Amino acid sequence: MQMFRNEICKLLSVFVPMDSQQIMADLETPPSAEMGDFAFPCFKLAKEMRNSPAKIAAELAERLPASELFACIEARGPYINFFCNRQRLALVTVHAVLEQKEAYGKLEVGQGKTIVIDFSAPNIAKPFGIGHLRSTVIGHSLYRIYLALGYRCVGINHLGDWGTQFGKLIVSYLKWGDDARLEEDPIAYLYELYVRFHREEVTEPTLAEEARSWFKKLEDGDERARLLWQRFRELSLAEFKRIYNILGVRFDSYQGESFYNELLADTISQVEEKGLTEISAGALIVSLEDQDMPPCLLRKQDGATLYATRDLCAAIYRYQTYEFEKMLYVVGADQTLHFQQVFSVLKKMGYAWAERCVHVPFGLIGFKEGKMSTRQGTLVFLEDVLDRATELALQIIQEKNAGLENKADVARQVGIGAVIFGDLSNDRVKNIEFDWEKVLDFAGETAPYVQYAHARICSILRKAEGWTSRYDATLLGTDEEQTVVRTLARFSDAIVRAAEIDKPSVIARYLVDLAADFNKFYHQCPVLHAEVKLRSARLALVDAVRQVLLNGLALLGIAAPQEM
RNA sequence: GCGCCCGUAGCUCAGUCGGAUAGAGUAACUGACUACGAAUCAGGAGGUCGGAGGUUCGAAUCCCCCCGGGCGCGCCA
Repeated sequence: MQMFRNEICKLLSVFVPMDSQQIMADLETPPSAEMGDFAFPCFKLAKEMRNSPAKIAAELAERLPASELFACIEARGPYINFFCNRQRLALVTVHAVLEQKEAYGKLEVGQGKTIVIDFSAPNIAKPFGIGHLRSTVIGHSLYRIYLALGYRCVGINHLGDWGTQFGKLIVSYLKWGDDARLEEDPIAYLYELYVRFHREEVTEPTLAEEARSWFKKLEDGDERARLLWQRFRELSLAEFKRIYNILGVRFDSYQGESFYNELLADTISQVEEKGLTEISAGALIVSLEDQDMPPCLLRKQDGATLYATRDLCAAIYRYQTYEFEKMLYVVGADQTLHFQQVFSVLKKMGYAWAERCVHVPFGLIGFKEGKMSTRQGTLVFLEDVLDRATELALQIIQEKNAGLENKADVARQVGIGAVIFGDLSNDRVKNIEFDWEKVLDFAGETAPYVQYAHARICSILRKAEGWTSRYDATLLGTDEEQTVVRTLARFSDAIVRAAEIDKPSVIARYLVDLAADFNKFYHQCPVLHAEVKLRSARLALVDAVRQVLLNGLALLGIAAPQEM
């Protein structure tokens, strides 16, 4: 595709008072295929060339020399429309996919640069709820997307393994704890204790005070507190890793909040030395009044640190360690202000790289029946969602493909794929209402739709052995074939765009488009029963689609079963 | 009260740093399996882009105001 764009720039730059970068930027994709593959709008030229855009377009189209890459260059209203030479486009694209295989679509724009991605970050002692899925799945996908662009990626799971909640947990455990139950199902049990704490806190206000003091003890290194904390942490982490395994998610670092304990004092004194702090009502704060923001709290009255302190410290540590080009925080939109504050303090401290820290927010998950609350115990467990989706997938396989061998594995891939895709396919900034029916709907714009297209292709390829030897992609001339080719050629564009705006949904949309294009082709054009030469060409096209669906799903962290 | 985000077809959502006739899915209806997998495809129907101004050759997109919803606003994370 880039090859065609470059050619347009070369052609136009001779006649147009713009440099090739500007031309490239203005170049757009027309709304429909009848208007060609690229369009160059002439509005901006109108003033300078003292003529109407339509006339300029007409004149330019007339004067542009013929190019073998384009079958036709013509003016339509204020646009110059470029129609790619179909044979060339098919040839170049199909070849590139089949040649590069899993590397197709990848670029090297990020060579030598590092992206740090902070995502998932569940709280120890709280179950992995459906709410954590968003951060996990978006972060993981961005990781794969940046990797595909050649960046070095560092995925950090900033575990919520420190903070006042541990005071609460310790109090609960000392009062009501049962060792056997803790071993048996640590997360569920810790969660139960956590919920109970908040229930009893209402009638027993001293509990909150006790919890605060236990957290303070923990920070001061009290051995008993320390041991309990460590146990809670280990048990929880093992459970999280089990779930990450199911989701296919990995991290390069599990350095959570507690990791920064020893560094906090140094961070605070750094901020103090720069004269940014003041004492307000007994707490140590950085005023952000000049930015019209509430102050950033670094230390409470009782001397204990806060979330912001640890985030500040972590950012500094990470820059020293990784010298990132960019650091992404994949955290809910409800924490927007928090990150603005942290970034502002970093800036005030004189760290220029604060500009490279980006909060990647996402909307919250709501429920029809009121709100979900960890404290009240009305959480939807991620694992229940995954299990039910898998179950439904298995049921459908039972109906449609009873002879399938590894049903259980495929059902997992399809069910979990559906859940992940459901979360990634829409713009992340929007709130979503959790709805079992939607989660378990496998028709239309879903992962199973994309996976199904992939499985179908695999089925065709299984039935056609030995075709790879020779094919002539220039035979792919029908509209259906061309549409598929065009979409294949656009894959890199989708990856670049997804990274530009940090939205995996771009890839998800692209995959639905590609699968839809393939399905139309599939219903319109016979592959195996086509005339020999055409058959080879179509098999090559279909194999290219298979490859790109596979590559694209991988960017989302979704499996592509060969049968389903 | 102040700040941030969202508002597009009955429902769920796309809409490429302002561009050509605003597109999908879903639900309902009609049609296609003795053609490579019907988790699919084809078809019609469905819209004052929340409302009113403004900038521009041109606005769903940018600016201002209003309405509706979500979130946040010093010792939670």
